[in-house]
Amino acid sequence: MRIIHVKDFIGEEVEIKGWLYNKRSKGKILFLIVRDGSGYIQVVGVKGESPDYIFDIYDELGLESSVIVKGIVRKEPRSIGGYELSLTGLEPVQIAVDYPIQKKEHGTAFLMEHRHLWIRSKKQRAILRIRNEVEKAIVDFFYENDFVRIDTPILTPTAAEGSTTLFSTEYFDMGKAYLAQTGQLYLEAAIFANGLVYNFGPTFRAEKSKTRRHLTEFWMVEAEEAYYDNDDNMKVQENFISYIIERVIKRCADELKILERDTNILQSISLPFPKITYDDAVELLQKDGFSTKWGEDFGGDEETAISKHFDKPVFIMDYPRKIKAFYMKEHSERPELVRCADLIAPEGYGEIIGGSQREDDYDKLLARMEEFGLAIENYRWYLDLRKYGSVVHSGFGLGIERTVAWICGIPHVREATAFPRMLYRIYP
RNA sequence: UCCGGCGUAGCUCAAUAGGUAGAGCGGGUGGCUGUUAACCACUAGGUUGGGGGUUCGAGUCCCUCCGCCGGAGCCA
Repeated sequence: MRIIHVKDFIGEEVEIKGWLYNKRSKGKILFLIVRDGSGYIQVVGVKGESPDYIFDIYDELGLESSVIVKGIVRKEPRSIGGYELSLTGLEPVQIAVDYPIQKKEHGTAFLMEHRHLWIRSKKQRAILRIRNEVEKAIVDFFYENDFVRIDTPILTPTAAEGSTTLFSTEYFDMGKAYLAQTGQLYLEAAIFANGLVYNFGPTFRAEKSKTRRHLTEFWMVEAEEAYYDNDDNMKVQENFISYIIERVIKRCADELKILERDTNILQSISLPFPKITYDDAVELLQKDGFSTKWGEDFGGDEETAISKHFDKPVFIMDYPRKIKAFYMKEHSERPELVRCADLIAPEGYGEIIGGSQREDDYDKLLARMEEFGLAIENYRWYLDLRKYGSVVHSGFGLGIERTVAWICGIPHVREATAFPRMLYRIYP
């Protein structure tokens, strides 16, 4: 019997297999809060009514001991969850002694050091369940919209985007291999077979970033669409985000409540999302008192400032080509720009999607790669795609942890994954 | 890598101006028939992150190393 189903068995004796979440005793009456992953239930023992041996082992039962309890189900408004068990039997499976995480506040350093235990807590469990729902929604959205999932490689021979620092490893006697920072280039190959494709998996950045928005290992979902220009691409993105949000609101109401998330903000997210150009964004920032100059990329503070002008995610389109990746499509009217869009989440959560139309012209792409100083011989296969049936195409990548952090309303991406990998932290 | 902050009991924190290191929680002991991070009483618990220096005297001031936190750059 799982706790979530107890409400259907009022008056009957049930058996719960779980862990001791909390306990209190008041002389001749004792309260055990037991959790089993599906919920929490209070179990009450009364001297004279419950077996005596339970009162003998009560003191031994440390928090988080694994226990199998039996009791009669009662409706009880005073109890957590509204139902309660009158204790008839208790079998300790393994007695936990001195569980490190107490029913009080702890610092993040201590909690991260005990992350393997911390994930048992209510809030952490709620976050990870929302992540589970987000991941399911992602897969469903693409399946329903005829995208084919292509699992792109994690070991790659070269840096895809050139600029960022990558983790490397020895690859037999073939020199170094790198942990993928994106599967995009491989997805571009796959659209010529399937039209619409996506991937979903871990990506790695060896950047020494130390902020609330960065992990060294994070999950990303990337989509790539043949015959879609950047406007078509943005439509997919807003439908995608909206689909995820709706799903979480519908299926994770309890979890959002545990996190004390203000769901009004999430609920008000409707289509279409506002779209501004990079030019507009610079102007907006200058009006806000930033010293941002045209041609510079935006920092975290600037993204936050822009997002505060809107109550929905906002697209910033058409950045200067100099601050964007080599594969982005040159703007047809203004060659100093590229056809791209970043999606900035509301409430200061920063960029959650980076997307663009890709350069589909062989000569322009080659010139761009040379300009970026890329080793062309590593990209022969990628250039081939512009020789054999090249088409207009676009794609985007969404960071899972940032999205989950935003939906949950938590301040740091490290809590949006079970075992975060960060600069200076790889334990546990 | 750079800038800033922090490091005191198992945990969260306090210690006026440089002058005998404390509290709450947790642990232990006892009490309590409806608790909600239960409560009450008693109790144990410390090389103040490491090293060096200034001083009659350093948790407090200085130097250095280590660890952690936040931010920048870069990005999702």
